[in-house]
Amino acid sequence: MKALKNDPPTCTENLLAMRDTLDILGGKWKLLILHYLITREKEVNTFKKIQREVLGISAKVLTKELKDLEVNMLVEREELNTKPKTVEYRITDYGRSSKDLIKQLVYWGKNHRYKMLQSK
Amino acid sequence: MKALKNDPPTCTENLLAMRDTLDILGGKWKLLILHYLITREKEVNTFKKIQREVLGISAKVLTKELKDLEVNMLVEREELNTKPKTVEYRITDYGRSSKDLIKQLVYWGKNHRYKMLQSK
DNA sequence: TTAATAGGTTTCCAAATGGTAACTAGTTAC
DNA sequence: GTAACTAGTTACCATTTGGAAACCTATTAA
Repeated sequence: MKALKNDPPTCTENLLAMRDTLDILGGKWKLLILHYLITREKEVNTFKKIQREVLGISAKVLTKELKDLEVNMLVEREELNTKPKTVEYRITDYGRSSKDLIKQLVYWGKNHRYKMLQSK
Repeated sequence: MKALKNDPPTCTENLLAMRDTLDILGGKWKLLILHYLITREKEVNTFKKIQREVLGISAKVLTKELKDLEVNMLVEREELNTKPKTVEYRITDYGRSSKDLIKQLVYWGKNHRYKMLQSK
């Protein structure tokens, strides 16, 4: 018996992979934060700066999201020797691997808006 | 004053586009259902069939997700003339536009698993 | 001494999400 | 008549998620 192109095992494997991605990058904020850190790579992005510029995020949620991203090696945290103490968050090489995904999300969203305008 | 490549307005626009995408396709089930309907395009996918094969989804949640997908024109619903009545759900042309996004999600998830195995 | 800034933590609360199980309605097979 | 199948709906409940506001520690400036 030869496996078909999209037989159940492959399909399940794909579904599990998608679930992994959604678990790690899903939710309201993570991809927005990654997008922010990627586009502002050349700046020093401190906790307060991120909180000010990723509109609407609270300190509590930002703390949690950054910790999650750090655990998954998508973001690096460094305490700087400043007074008052500041902490810099940087995208990692690995974090940059989400670029294509983010590009697709942005593209799809813009296209969807366009599509919805047309279909009225 | 010339705009930079990733100036704040563009950045916000991208963020909003991403939010739109996540609103429509985000959550635990929608992309899994779309993936299922895309890979099984040549079969007749009824409510019960989908419920059996998208593992773990309940009738209540499946009903809601399919309705949402229908409203956004990603899925088509058709009541067939069978006894007992069956209902077929099909991916639309527009629904197929999520293919690249899904591909990225699958790819990223598989890559992530590989990466995590390596870094131990 | 008081206020302000940075980077959080903690508490309390509300809404969204999702799950189980029971139930409905129409139809058919036994 | 009774059970089974399809396609849901409904009620109830638990978990997750996220938000607001107060609080904490350290440091500096007025």
